[in-house]
Amino acid sequence: MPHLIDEAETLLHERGFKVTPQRTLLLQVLASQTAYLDADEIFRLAHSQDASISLATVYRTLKLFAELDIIEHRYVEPDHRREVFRLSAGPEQHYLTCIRCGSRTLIHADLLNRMVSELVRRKGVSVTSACACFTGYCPTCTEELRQRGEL
Amino acid sequence: MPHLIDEAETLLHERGFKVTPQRTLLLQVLASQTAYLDADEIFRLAHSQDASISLATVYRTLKLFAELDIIEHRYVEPDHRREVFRLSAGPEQHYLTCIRCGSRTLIHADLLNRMVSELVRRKGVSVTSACACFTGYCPTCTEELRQRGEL
DNA sequence: ATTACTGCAAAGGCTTTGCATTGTA
DNA sequence: TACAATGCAAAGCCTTTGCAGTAAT
Repeated sequence: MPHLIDEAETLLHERGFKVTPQRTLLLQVLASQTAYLDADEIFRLAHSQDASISLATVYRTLKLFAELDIIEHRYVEPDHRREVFRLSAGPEQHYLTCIRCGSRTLIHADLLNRMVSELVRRKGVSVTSACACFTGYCPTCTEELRQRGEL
Repeated sequence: MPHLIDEAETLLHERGFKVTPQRTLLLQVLASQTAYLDADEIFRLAHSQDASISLATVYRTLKLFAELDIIEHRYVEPDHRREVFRLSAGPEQHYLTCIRCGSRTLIHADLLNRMVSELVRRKGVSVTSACACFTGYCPTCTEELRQRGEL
């Protein structure tokens, strides 16, 4: 999505930040993926294009992008070891991680959104971001375990 | 809840683990709180009772307790910096953390449970644990910001 | 010409681990 | 008496930061 890259660069410029080759590269890397990537994955993808980029720059740039709402940053793994990032485009994605096979099942946004709406209505709060990570068994493993009577 | 402590100690014994003074102390500390505590808070509470206990033991014991389902371990802070722990008793608690005043608003379990039920029904998955951390504004801050037209 | 940005390396914060010692069963 | 559990200190992992040099505007 070159469109998102342009928008982001314009935003950087407007806010007085410089549009450096590193920032452009990181935007390209982010735009090339739809999944959430962790800092190291982003670093490696960027590094394969420009071996001089440093991990520190990746972290600093991701932090800046997050502050400017250019990217979302969340935790999706059950152990929450590392943060993951994705260009802000479309609804946030939430997953159930299978503790048997490790697969991730995408949870449709409307389920969470409905919950958030009700939360807002009932409690009078406002929600700017939601991090929901579910752990359990994916459909396949659930089915298998059920047939074996282990669930 | 001395009852829970006894149960936990029996479980340790049954599974071939030793019931040490440190483990008993940590059970007491956990039983004395209803909120989620991080490892350091637990260490400090334990340390005030027995200055010889080490942080390493706290971490090792918490890990063991979690494996035995004696405690829940989750992340509740928006930055997910540290894990928090609580005796397994009653439904998991989820919070919205206010980015203005830092307060935590408890989210009733039924809201999340309903979402999980629908998730299970729609996707055919099974859910063993859910980590939901919401970030936004608490009821008070939401109200204030609304009156100022800033929301 | 400014002043922000970068790379490097070191440090920070939380958690885990190796090892010799202690103590439960 | 065995062998698990502990305390200590060091290491691990992810992330942040100080600093001197570099480059965008």
